Amino acid sequence: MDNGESSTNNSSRPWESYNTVFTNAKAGMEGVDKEKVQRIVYELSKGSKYFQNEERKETLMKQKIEHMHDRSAKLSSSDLSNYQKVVDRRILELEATRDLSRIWLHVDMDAFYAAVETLSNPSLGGKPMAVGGLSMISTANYEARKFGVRAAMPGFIARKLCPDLIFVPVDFTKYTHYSELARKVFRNYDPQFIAGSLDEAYLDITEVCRERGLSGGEIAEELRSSVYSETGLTCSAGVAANRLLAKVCSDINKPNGQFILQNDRSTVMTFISSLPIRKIGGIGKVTEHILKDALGIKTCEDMVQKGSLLYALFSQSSADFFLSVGLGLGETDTPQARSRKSISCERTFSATEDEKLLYSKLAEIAEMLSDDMKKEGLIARTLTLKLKTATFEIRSRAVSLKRYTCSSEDILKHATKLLKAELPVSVRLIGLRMSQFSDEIRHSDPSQETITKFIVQKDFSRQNLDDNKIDASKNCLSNDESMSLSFDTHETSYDQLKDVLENEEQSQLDANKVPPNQECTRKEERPQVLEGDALLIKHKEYKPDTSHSMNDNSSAQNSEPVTLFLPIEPLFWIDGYKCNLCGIELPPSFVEERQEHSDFHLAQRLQNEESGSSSSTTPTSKRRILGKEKANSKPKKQKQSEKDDATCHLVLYYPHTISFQERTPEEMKMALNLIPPKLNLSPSNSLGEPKSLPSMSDILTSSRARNLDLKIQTLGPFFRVTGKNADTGGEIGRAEGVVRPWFGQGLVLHLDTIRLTKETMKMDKSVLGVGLYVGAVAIRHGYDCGCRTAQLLAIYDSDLYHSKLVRFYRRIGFEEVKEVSGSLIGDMADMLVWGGVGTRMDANIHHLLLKWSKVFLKSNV
DNA sequence: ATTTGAAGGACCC
DNA sequence: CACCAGGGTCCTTCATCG
Repeated sequence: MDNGESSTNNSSRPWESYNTVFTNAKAGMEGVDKEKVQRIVYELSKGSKYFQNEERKETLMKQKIEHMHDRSAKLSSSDLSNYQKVVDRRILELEATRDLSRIWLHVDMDAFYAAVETLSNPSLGGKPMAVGGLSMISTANYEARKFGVRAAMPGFIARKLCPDLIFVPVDFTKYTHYSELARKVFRNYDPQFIAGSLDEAYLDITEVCRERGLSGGEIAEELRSSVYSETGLTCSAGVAANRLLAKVCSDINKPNGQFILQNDRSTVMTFISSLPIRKIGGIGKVTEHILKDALGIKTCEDMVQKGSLLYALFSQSSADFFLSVGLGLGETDTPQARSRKSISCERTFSATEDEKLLYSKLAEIAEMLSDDMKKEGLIARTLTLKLKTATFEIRSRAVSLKRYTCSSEDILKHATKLLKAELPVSVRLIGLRMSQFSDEIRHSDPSQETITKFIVQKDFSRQNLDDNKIDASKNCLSNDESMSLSFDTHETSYDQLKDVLENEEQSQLDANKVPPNQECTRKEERPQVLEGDALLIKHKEYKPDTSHSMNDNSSAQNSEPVTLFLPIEPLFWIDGYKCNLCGIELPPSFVEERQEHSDFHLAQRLQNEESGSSSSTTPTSKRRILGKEKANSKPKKQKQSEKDDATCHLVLYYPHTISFQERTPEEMKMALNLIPPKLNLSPSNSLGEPKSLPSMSDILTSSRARNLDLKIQTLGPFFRVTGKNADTGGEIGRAEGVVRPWFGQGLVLHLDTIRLTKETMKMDKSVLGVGLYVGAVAIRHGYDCGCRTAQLLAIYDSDLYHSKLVRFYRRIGFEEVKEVSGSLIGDMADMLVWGGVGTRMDANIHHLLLKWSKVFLKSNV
């Protein structure tokens, strides 16, 4: 709040309090009549919508500063001393990472765009000139800067400041060309240099310096003159131990100069001590003000002095950043080349409320964006609409699509929906952005057939496969193709099935949709689709789970499910009530108890089998160490649950129970033909492991060989798998569950019950055999629904039984996720859903199927 | 408890 | 006369749940 003198005479000289970016002294601004500039900028700005918005932002910032100030004032001295301990520890840790062995050079072309324009039109030389339009200037040459003209200044203001200013439109192809020339030079010094933008780069010149026995300064000189001779353009350079410092240094003797900061801790600290924080990349106007006005931090050195405040008031990562700045630390390694994360297109126009006009603008932008994506060969699944209202308020609205796309139709369709929801509104800018690119396309490795490519080729019968760039018009996945529901062709890909599903949904939407250029008459809102069927439709894009690729080897190796499920001495009840294995007596009416008992033997068997092989995966060891050091004292308590039938609760959530729809194995098979036969979803297909997963028909065929009659029924998201004795028709096992979205994981297969009836005992196959088949059908069903994960609850009944059960499921391929103990509030939901306490366990469906593939594929024979 | 998506901002050139 | 871009990245916060 120490605004000092300027705030006192606000009324007489109001422009002084109007802080624009142009006020900041940057290179080339020496000798500028700053007050005059500021006054002109103010005069031209005041009262405008833009200005009002700036004022609004200003007050917001003031509030933020005040809030921060208050918070800092409230800190007790014991708080501060605690945070000081954190700071001290952090300083030691950060200091330990200090690496003074590298020499980084930051090059920055001088007034790049302007310089290039002058190069291609020498008559511009010596005259004030700006690249950009009347609305916005990208770069001004140094002659123009003398007038106070600078980048990011609107053209009309610049013209006021410098009436003779020459405007040159931007021409990126030209700049790209010269940029490339300069980069060729950079490559000679560091083949892996990091391109910051067209006009700047970071070079690790450690090796060159060493090899040629030259200092950083000498290399910088040479590089700059080399750039000049290759391009005719001047540049400035900064040399320092890390990139952050190098960047600061390159600005010091701009233009056409350089500054070298010795790789020596005390030199660095001296340099940093007086450095205004604003010079640091990443600290902009807002942060500067907050730090300065609320905390009194002006120089980088202050960051260390007031470290405890920083850690008390900012997030860990921010505080870490600030502190490391204060210590003069920065990145010293060369990171992996980063690929772009989004692509966007936006246009400003005179604000309008005209919906028809807005829709047509939107269509243009969608088209442009689509074209750009096609040029780049990108497909993405998150679409963000950006609006700037007439009052300069920025809004963004995003949707994640079910499929990757780059087609303008898809983009426009969804963008229109987003825009429609905002109307009526007066808008001056519309932008569209696509993000969440498909990995398959992005790190496209021509030698590897990726799923996306597969689909792309399949859908549109491509010819030039070796073309790395995806040709737009044909290759892009479109949701709009009118697909018929023909299941007759084997060519139909799984994704096309989803197309069909989506189109069903889409056509519903379309019924509600009002064509952009028509009067909006139909106002009825789309009903929230929460019914089960919608859940099935709304599954995510289907792609290999790369995040688990690590597990693949292990799961492939220790997959001997065959032995696991081979019948060993089956359990049965002597005389109907006595266990043949241990002699315990349980009357036939004790169904549950008998079930548990047989499970017990099962688990025991497994334990014996397992005794040799140690389980290689310890789920908890994968935990990432997070900053939070909350001791999760989770009482692993029992508390017998009131064994509710979980299904009842679920029915409460989905009350539209009518009747189960029967799906015969034949129908299942038919659906399965939709899956491309060769499509291998395994992330590690390099290994010579089974190439295909057991299909539903594999499982069914295999089960029939075992005299098992399997059936799956579905009702919306619910499913029930029943296994019957093919001869007697008696039910011997069933699995029930639901396919539903789970937070952050798309759809999951929720396995509710797996129950084997006493009929099982009379079969000559082991309990496990039946259980496996019933389970496999359920898992496969989940797979077909697009689930990636299966979840179940290993019910807690008794210590012994529970641990065996957990071990059993783990052996199959499930991993413990959490304990549902009933002692935490959060467990209520789980208990309701699962109907008890126990251990929640998850499994990757793909891995399960992969693991089981041998069993079913073999027994097919 | 963990992860994700959405919205909004700050910042850079 | 009025007129303040467009392409990105990264961060934080919040919601959420059957």
